[in-house]
Amino acid sequence: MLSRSNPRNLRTGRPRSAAADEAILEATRASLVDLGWSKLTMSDVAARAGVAKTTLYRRWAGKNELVVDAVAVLFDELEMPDLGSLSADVQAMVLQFAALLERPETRTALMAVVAESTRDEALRTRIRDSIVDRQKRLVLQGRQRAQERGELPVEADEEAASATADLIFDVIAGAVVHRTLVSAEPVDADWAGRFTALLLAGLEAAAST
Amino acid sequence: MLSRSNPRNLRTGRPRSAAADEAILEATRASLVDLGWSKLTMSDVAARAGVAKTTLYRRWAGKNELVVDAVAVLFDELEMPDLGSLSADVQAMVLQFAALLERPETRTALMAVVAESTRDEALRTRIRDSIVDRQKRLVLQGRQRAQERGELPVEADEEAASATADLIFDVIAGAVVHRTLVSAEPVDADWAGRFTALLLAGLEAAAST
DNA sequence: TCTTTACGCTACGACCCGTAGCGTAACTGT
DNA sequence: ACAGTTACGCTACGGGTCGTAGCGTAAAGA
Repeated sequence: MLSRSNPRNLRTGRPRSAAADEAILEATRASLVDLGWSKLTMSDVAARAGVAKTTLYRRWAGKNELVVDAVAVLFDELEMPDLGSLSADVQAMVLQFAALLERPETRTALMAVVAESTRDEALRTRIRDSIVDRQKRLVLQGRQRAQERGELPVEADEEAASATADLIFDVIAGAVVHRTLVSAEPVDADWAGRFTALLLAGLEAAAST
Repeated sequence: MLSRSNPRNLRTGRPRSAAADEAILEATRASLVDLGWSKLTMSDVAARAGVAKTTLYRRWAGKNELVVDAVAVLFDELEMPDLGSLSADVQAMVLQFAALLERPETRTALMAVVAESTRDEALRTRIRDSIVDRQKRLVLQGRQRAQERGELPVEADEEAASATADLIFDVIAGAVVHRTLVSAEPVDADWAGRFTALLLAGLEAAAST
């Protein structure tokens, strides 16, 4: 990290191949699609990426970390739309997030790494930094826009505002994930609309009290 | 199934040991606590239960099915309380469900089997039958009580009512699971109260339109 | 050129998987 | 009592993955 930010890289010796990095992550996603989480092996990924198995272990501690990194970049595609109203923004965000969860790579990987993280503190922070926080930022962004539009009040209590944002985040992300992966039913425009209506009605009512 | 419901069991030969069944499921839960999902092996469960490994495979197709059955019984403990108001009922339900998710067996197993189910149709229906539907029934029960109290209107459209129930279910279960396992923060009385307030405000607003 | 690090390749012990085969145990109908 | 049927425990096995060690080679900087 430090060496990369320096104008001249202080590290000596042969540098790691950036192309191999991308090839490995790409191969990991392909393997997730073809084999799914449980049947994905390090040997298979190495073979697909055209690198030696030892190279994988030099960069990632194991399957968990590798898959988190491979899937994390997909969450960069998520962007908060600006459609003029909070309702439209939330609904679009829900559909966007659902579309990401429909992809076979994320479907099979997301729940699996979360399950692993329940017994691995380091993995949990890795997921938080590279996946969860990126989603949470969208909630904060959406709230700010709504406040600028006057759709939501600016909360005075900093702590309460943060707690509310966390609550909203868990409700939105949790509902979409549960609908998609547990109930295994599609998040279409109709569902997104009804969910958004429910959520915003609750927010308005809570704000008025 | 049929043979068991008959007054005289038509099956001949040595019957399966019911004690072994319970010992195996108990051993599975113990192994989940000690080792977690990923390090749990069939050999370990067999050793803990005091049975041969082959006996496990005679009754369950593999690790996935075994763990689902072992965890499913824990969801029988969930019961819809009757505290006099919808708000109190929902809040108690949320805390009850969260307490179940705090247990190490369910923490590590639930997300894992859901992840597996994304690529296994049979496993998905097994989870639905033995876990998900048991939770969903509580939502229907809670709604009925609220309607009897006059807290919620009786919806005329059968189909819309069912869709609403599904929505509520995904919101409640999803939010609690996400808060507990992804955000990895506790579901205490405070959070349950704020969540319930948000949900019920949304429901009332939706009902009045 | 010399040093340092990354890479590919091979080989390895350890472990788990899921099954086959066999002798024994438990229960049923005659 | 006996034969028929199914469950069980045990052993053994081929096949696969894991994660690491060791070695020679490749690619960079001093």
